[in-house]
Amino acid sequence: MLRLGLCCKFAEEPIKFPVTTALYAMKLKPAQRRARLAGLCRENAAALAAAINYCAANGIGSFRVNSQVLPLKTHPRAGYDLAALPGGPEIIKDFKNCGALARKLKVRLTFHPDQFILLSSEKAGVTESSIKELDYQAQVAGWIGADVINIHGGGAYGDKAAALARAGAVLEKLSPAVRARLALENDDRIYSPADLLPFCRAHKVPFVYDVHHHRCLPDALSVEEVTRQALKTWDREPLFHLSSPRDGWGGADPRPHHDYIDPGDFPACWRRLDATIEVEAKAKELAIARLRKDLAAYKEISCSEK
DNA sequence: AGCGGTCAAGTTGAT
DNA sequence: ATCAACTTGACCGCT
Repeated sequence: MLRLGLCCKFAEEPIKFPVTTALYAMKLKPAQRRARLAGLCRENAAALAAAINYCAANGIGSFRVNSQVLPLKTHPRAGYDLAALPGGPEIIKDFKNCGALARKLKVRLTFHPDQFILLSSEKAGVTESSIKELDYQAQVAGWIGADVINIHGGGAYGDKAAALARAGAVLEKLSPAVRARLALENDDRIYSPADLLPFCRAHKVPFVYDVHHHRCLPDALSVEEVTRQALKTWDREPLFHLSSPRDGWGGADPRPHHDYIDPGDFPACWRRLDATIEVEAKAKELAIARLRKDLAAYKEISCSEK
């Protein structure tokens, strides 16, 4: 079965994951600040439960949890330990209940730490804060049962092989909670599937295939070939990404995402996969609903042709 | 309620 | 030098 996944937020459905800024948080007195952060965490747990319910009720098979689900969790100055915030243990229970709900409703949960999270950095400080962030996301992933934490290869720093070697060394030092969930995705500027697949095979890291990025940054491999190789890197349900270019393939820059998915961008060889396809489209749940309809129509066409 | 300025973090390539 | 792109514009303080 193909599973379509929603990323982080909703276009129309009134489910919000509130955050705050570090400057504002630091302006508050400590007690106020702790209360504020705890309130935000609690609201995020409630929003996550609502998101899981919405997905299950609307045929959406997975949901990507945003990196700020515990706002400012690893910020150098505003960061905190959730268990030590007022009502913290209760909030942790709320997240564990999200995990039970997701299991019951069979909604897969994933994480995608943002661009600052780098295993290949030349700077020890960047690596250190990246690991801190990964540890935090893995902790929440444990509570809610998320099985993937997906990141990019990072920069090239003038030498991709050396950069990947640094990433490989850092991999060895990651906590089991992070290591068991970590996956690597091809990006649209630096690391193509051909760059990452050998690394993923060598280090037993699942490869998240983003076909849009691959089309923006092609290599010698075809979509079919990368699909085949990517599937083999997974010991659980594979995870792929799909989007369409905002201004079309003839536009100045194919990288920005469209509101919706052009069904022509959906690889034919993905049709019958047992996999999760995260839909990176700005119209969010509306884009998934339309894509599901379009794919069903395509299927009818291909069946009637036979 | 609406609006403008602002917001933790890295790296790259286009302009 | 600045900016946009990257999974996501949202938040805060002022009017």
